[in-house]
Amino acid sequence: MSLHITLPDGSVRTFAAPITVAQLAADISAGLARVALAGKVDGRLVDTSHLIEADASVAIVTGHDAEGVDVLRHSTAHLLAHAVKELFPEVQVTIGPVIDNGFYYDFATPRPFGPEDLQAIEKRMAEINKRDLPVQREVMERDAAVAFFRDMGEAYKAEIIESIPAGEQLSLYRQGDFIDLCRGPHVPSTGKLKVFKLMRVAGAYWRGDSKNEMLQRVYGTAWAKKEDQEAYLTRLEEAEKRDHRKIGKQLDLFHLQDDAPGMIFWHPKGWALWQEVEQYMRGVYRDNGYQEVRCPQILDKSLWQKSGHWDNFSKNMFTTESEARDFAIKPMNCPGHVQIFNQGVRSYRELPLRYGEFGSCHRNEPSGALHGVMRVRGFTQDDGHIFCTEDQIQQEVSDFIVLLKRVYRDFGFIDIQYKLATRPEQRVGSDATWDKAEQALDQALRAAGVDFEVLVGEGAFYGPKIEFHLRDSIGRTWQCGTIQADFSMPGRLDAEFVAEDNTRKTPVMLHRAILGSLERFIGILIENFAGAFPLWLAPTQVVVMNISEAQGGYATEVTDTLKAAGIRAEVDLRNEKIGYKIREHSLKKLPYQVVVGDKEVAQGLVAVRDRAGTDLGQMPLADFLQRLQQDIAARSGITD
RNA sequence: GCUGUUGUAGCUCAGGGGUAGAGCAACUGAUUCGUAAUCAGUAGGUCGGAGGUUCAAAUCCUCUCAACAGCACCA
Repeated sequence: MSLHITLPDGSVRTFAAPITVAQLAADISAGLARVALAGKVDGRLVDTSHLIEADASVAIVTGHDAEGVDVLRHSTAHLLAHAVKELFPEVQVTIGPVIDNGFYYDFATPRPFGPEDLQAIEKRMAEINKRDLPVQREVMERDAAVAFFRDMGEAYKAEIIESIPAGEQLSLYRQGDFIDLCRGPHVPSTGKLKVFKLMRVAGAYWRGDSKNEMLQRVYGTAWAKKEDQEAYLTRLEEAEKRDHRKIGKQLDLFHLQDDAPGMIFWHPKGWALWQEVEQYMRGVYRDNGYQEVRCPQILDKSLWQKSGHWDNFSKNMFTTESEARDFAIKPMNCPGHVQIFNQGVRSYRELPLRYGEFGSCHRNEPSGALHGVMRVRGFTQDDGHIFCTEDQIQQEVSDFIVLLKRVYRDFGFIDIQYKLATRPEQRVGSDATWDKAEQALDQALRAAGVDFEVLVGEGAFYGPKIEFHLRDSIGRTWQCGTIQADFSMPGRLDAEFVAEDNTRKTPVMLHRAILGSLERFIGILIENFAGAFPLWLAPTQVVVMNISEAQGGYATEVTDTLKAAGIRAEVDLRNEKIGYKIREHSLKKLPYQVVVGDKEVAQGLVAVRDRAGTDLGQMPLADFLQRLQQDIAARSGITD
């Protein structure tokens, strides 16, 4: 017989007998054989020990390939489990998958791992790496595998295998004394696993269910090259520097304290930023056919029972009582908007009717969920509700998508991902209604000409939703905007309008938000810009500094002129050297710094320095002001 | 909520049974200065909170609150 193997470059090699991937690699070059981690046979990822018995296209997978790095990570997870079993034989293994940038492995341990354990485990992993143990694949029947792992005292592993259909062949991987059930493929030997680092330990529920016992999850990262790992760790450090909690403190934007967990104290500078965002969004409401409204913070419990929220979320609602009446602090704005809609008799001629609110909401989020300003208990939504007919849905959704893109662009975000979340198992409303609602959203997305992903079963209990995710300057994505079609709540809350044929009909309600929570969106802005906000958002836009006391009057005059023109300007007359003041305001990331000394006073000019440290030279104040105003009008400066 | 870690001056952190520390910030004085830190001095803390052990607790123990990481949750 003869075997023909096609390589990725199109060349064909012929062999007299079946060969393994490793042998093929060696046949190509000794260097390739050394770095081979796995093979890809007709598109299927296999071990280097895999025997190629028929003609095929084969690629040798190395650390240069993304798939090769995944194999490394997967094998490093096994290396971790191997080290843990050597150090702590009483620990049971469970699963160890690859994740972005690394892997984790969940263990059932009699006592939790601490940081010292992590160090010891990492050290043992390095030792096993040095032993360069061959990693061997074995095959076993399902039932035999269950018995095998039960005998070893690995109850979790046995349970996983039991959930696999009977009669199937399972693969196991053995390295030294360690053996684990795994689909593979894996690297040929532990010697290949050189670049890794254990990152942290944390609890994680068995099978992801909070009713189950908690396991110990060890997270790690692994790479083909040391430089790649170092670059990754540097990236993490860079992201940490942008942490909005840190920058919020540095720039004196807000704080949180024990007395009000999950609720924010906005300081003057943070509130200036907030107001800029809110006023901008108020203009968006105004210019796009929304009427701004304001509803009560506290509403009778019975209203929440009627809307269905009490059944679904009562444990997450803050409540209060007065004179034997039970109230709930509003967790969302929609029932309030329906009450406004319900005042008087509505005609079809009024639809679509759009209400917008900067709705202050409170939700009693679980303590473990709180995170800076990103996940809080008291927050404000740019929340709008559109009351319309079924026929109007698609147009409204299409218009909304256009509007949302424009808003995001003004804030400097141009990369947006779209997702359509469809009916969940737990839902209200008939299938016919859901068909209609999902179809309307689907068509609106197609009409907008955007690519979108479908998230099956992720919709809200009352309707499907489109989620809008934006990508920030360091590549992270955040879900902010949403639009949801609701055929159910208007009926529950007795909303109706008089149709053309003079019958009473129930309107459809579209729930929509562009920023989502203002708190969270501002947190995203802080991290996106690392605190160096575009001029229009900067809490302080300009600081004017005198060089010595003699120019104090002139500096104040310049500042007052800027303030009168609507610029957020401050004057710094402190008796400090100019270098000291410049350093301080640079650390505060102010967009512009103005220096005035005797020369500027004499000629009636200002000397301007921008955030990048560039000296823009002297100019008349009017020119500087014009520059500021242009810059502000351009917002984030993105045009298309 | 669950598991683990942490909580000391406004901020960043040291101290781990025996008189509470540093740097920066603040305040006072001197300096009046040209583009990222002038000098000197002063003040600042029931060591998250409550109990306990001890002659003695920031330090050891128990409970509790909060933060951090992950999990679960997210209308």
